[in-house]
Amino acid sequence: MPELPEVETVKKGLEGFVVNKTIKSVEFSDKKLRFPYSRKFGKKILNKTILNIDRRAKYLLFYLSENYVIIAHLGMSGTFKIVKGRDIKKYKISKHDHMILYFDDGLLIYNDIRRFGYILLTANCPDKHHLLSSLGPEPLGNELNVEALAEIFKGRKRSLKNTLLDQKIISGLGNIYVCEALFRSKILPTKFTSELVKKNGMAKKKLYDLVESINEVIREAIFFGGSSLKDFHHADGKLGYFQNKFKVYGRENESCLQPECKAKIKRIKQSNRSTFYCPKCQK
DNA sequence: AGCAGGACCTGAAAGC
DNA sequence: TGCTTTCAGGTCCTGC
Repeated sequence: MPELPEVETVKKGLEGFVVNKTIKSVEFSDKKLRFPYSRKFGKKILNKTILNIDRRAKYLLFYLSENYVIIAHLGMSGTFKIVKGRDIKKYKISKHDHMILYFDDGLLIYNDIRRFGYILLTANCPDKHHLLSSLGPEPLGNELNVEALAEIFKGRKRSLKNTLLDQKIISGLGNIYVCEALFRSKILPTKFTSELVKKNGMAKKKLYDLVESINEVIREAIFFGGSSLKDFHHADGKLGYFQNKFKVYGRENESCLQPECKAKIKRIKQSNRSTFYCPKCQK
């Protein structure tokens, strides 16, 4: 499910509740997530205090006392739930709850229907963890450098859509925001990646437009609290609103929203995943 | 080396 | 109505 804006929204929803709380007990379901929990996970985090929550690309990082760090990835269907007050006692563990952290005055629950997500424990610098160390720069804060991208794009034959989904090149984007960014920058998703670079290795204008569109769409999506489709909701159960702003994603056969353009949005498959685009606006 | 496709899961919706 | 197929926000792994 969650791309950068959704994970950022989850982070914001959690930090007000869990920061400075001490983990008094931990409970796991018997089902495995994508990766098994690291050894003695439950024992090691007991009585540790959550000092801070951060996000790197689509990963959530919980910094604990004594230098432990929990790395969480939500996969396609992972969600965190907060339970507090009088709801604690009447909380019934539901089918896809996989980990429950107990605090003195609340619960933090990781629920994941498809179990593509995972929760790992590491120590000290999570950036050095192999899952995070190979991530490319992310939109917004971490400068997305056009010149550096041009260098990477040079000579790449695969489609631009697939390149943008590659977390090693740019991290944090997923299927929705790649489609939306390509629409905003008027670029065809099927273009060869190298077509955004001139022969001398310099970036073409389209590459500048693309980077601007990526930053813009991610910034707006964060502002609207991410996109709520199917199972995504905030930690407090509220919904994001950005799905109402989609220009192409999920709009197959509907009219292009660009004024004056009457073309129908097309859906194609690239590497087995749906790509939505306007055949008239995007070139 | 770079890339596409399969695999990993569950459940909702569409198709027949 | 009920069975089958397709689809979903991700990414690791395999093999070409």
